[in-house]
Amino acid sequence: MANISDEIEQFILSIWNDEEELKLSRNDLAQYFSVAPSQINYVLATRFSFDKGYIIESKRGGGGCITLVRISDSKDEVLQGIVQELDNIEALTFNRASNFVYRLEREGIIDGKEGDIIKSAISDKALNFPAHSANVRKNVFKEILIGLMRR
Amino acid sequence: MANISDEIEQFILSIWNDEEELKLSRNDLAQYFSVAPSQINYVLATRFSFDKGYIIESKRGGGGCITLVRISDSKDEVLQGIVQELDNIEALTFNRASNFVYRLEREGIIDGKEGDIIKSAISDKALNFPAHSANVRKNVFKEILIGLMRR
DNA sequence: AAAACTAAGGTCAAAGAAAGTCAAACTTTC
DNA sequence: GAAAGTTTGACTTTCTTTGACCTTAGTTTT
Repeated sequence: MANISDEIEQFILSIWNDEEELKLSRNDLAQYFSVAPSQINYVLATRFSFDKGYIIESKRGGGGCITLVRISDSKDEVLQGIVQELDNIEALTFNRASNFVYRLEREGIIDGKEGDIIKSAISDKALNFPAHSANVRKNVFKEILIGLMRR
Repeated sequence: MANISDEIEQFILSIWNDEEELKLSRNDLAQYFSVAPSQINYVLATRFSFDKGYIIESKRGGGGCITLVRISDSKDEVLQGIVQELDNIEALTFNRASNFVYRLEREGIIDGKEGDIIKSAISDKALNFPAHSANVRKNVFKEILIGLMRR
């Protein structure tokens, strides 16, 4: 473990107890390890990526900070499965998306109202740029799923 | 919550019971938190905006004060009001959309999970076409609202 | 009654305090 | 020696805080 990125990763893991979330100060961390602040971004991007089971949120400005969230894999197998599916395609039709939504409802991950919100969000009408919409739809749907993992 | 603006916001909410209105003294508040009086304006402008469902009234001079009013419209009025607002603008920033979502939550039209779904749907990340995204965002959000009217 | 004084609140721009991006340089690994 | 991974720094964006100056409304003085 010669490189600092690994050390920072270990440090973060060591101070992170069982809580779902961990709040970090990018500047403090960088100073603590005497590295450029942007190195913290590198560590987060490579060690705490979504694929590795984390969600990264942040706020800028005075009092800003970075929040790391652990995705608990137990209840999120379905969500992860669909996200993976989305990663394997370039575009997503409304029809196929609706099937996913139906499945989420059946599995009890969302209720009818939530399903309706999602279907509105990715409807052809909402994404009224025919050219790109199937692509945008994929991203919108994926972000919704990722957001749902936080709950 | 390291920044004072958030603390002031929480303080205001904590002293504001079920009344429709709350009267504040800008100077007293500023002194209580040891900040510049204009910071109170900042807190009000960012945390108690019209988009979030508040009206700010004030009176200057001797005995002057600031009055905060919670707008309490019916569900349909709130939704239609926002839709109308959307029709009047070409683009919608994530920030402004979040304020609308905040209001929908406060009025009990949606709950926290539903709010999160909406915010995911219209996040910059979801709409990852910088060029058109603010426009698409408006449409996505509008469709969600229209969908909500059906319930 | 007009003028001067005092006591509010308003505006706006600059400074400060975070975090983000991206590409170049450096290091390791294969 | 090329590819992959790491480190650094310059520049950007977002949000907050401060302060100098402005406006308005009562109150007192002349």
